[in-house]
Amino acid sequence: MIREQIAQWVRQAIDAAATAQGWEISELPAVEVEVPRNPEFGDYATNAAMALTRLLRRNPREIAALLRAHLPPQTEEWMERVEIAGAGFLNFYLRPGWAGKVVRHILTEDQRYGETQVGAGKRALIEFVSANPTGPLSLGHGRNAAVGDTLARVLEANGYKVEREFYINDGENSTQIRNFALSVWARYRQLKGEPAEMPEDGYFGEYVIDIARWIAEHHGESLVQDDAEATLKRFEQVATQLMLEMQKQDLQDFRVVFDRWFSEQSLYESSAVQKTLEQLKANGYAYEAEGALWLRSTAFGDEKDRVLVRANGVPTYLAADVAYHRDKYERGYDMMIDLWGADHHGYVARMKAAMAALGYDPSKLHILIYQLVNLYRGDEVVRMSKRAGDLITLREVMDEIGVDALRFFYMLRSHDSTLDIDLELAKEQSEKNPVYYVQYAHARICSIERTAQERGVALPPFEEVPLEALTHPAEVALIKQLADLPHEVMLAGTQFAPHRLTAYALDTARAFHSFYTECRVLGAETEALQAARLWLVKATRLVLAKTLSLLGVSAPERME
RNA sequence: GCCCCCGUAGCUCAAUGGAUAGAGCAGCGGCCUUCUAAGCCGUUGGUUGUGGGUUCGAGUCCCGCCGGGGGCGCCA
Repeated sequence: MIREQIAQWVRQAIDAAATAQGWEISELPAVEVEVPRNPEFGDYATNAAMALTRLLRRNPREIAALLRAHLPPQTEEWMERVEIAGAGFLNFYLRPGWAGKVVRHILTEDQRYGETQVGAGKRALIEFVSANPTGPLSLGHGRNAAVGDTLARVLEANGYKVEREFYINDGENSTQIRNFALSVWARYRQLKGEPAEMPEDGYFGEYVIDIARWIAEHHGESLVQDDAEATLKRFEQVATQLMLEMQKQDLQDFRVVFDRWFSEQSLYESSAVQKTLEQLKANGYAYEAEGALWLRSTAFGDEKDRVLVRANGVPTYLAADVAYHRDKYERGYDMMIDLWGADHHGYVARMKAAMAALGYDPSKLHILIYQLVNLYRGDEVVRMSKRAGDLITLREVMDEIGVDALRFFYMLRSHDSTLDIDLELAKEQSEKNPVYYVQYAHARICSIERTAQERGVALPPFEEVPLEALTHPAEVALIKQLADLPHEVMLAGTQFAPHRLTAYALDTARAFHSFYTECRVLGAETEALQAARLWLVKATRLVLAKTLSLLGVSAPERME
């Protein structure tokens, strides 16, 4: 919050100085306020003067001096002094007592503390997971779910109205769905002792046999028709429905709830696919060649043109997906996000090209690519089963290490880095395990508050408590950390970097543990200090609980 | 061959183009009569893969190499 305040003052100073000096600033440079590595350089610093050098062609230190002279008067309420240093930094030195103001602000905001307004009044759509209904969700889908849901929560905290959507790949002419249905049917017949061959590109996972068995138990022979195609259709419907229900359950248990389940098949039934293809033709970006219908995606930078309708007349996945995204654009969101696995990255250019071909602004569509997840047990890689197709499922890992640990581990790295998860570490109850480290800080706070209550410690309202008494270095360091939450939430949202929150949570927990060791809360030197620290502890709890809730991780009141 | 991600301490990773590149783990040495030791404090550890370039300033941006991973279908 202080950061944003300073940034605002600096922007005002730039305006004021520009008016006084007759500067013409076409585009205001982004004002960056940072905490200098070296405390000698103040509590906060900005490079605004340096950023203006290129524009104004003047010595940055001169600019810095002018900016300092034009800082609004309120600055003095917070700042002891503002210095010009180095190449043209403005260094801000806070007045003693600022820390108390921060704590008071947090307590006033209460559970809303950390939220921002950067997305206020805007609607965002995030489409994620969108797995094929041909099997259980994998460990990779779990990463998608964790990143997508956390990003959704973060965007909500930034004021966006967010909708979470799952695109069901249930197109009935999908090759993969057909192979899946053929596989289930083959397994079913094998269970009956009939000779049946699995298809070449079939699904050989163990779970397919489970599905066949389930069908035998629940439907008996009732799905088998005289006509083979009709039988296949019945198996397809039952099996994909079963997988979809399983995926929904897994996601729900993983604390991911979607607002909408969008069916690919519905795009055919509403003739949205047809209309989309016609519009592409009308716009001159779809043409026939070699018996197929092609998207002229090269017109928008793609490497080659892409097939929309195969020579056999069946539309490709792309055709439906373009129709789907057209539907999204027509719904009028301010921002749309897709979260795709690394194996789909080649698809980005053609989707953006398709949107441009339809006349939409491709920059509203943000396609995030996440990288692979490797699973370890200690030093050993957990391999997939020898039987092709048996992936490690989200369910298995979630059941083994728990939702809290798994969600936290998923968010430990940027989505565009490959991620290693060590099951042993995730289950370990020690300082090595980052989840427990953070949760323990929260539990410790709750323990202090419980003890205070048991002992009947009187705690006046925070308005009446001298929070300015919080001046111990450990207290100040903690408060500075707490002050950063809104900034972190903003960055996590605007940079699509929700993993920043785990780092922030760890830093906050560290600052608290350090404070805990150095400063006694109950039984502090004076009653006033004890009260101030109790309020600081509460502010810390609010911040940790908020951060964890954005991550979808629980904040336990005790860990014993 | 083309595209994407990655390359920073022994290991796993941070660092919106800013000041002396930081954490955790591992290693070493300390701290529990007290509100939870699932904690804290100290300490060792670096030619940011490599060669150029851009500029007041590059781990960060651009180009070329090297290495690791992934992807390049009228599959999804």
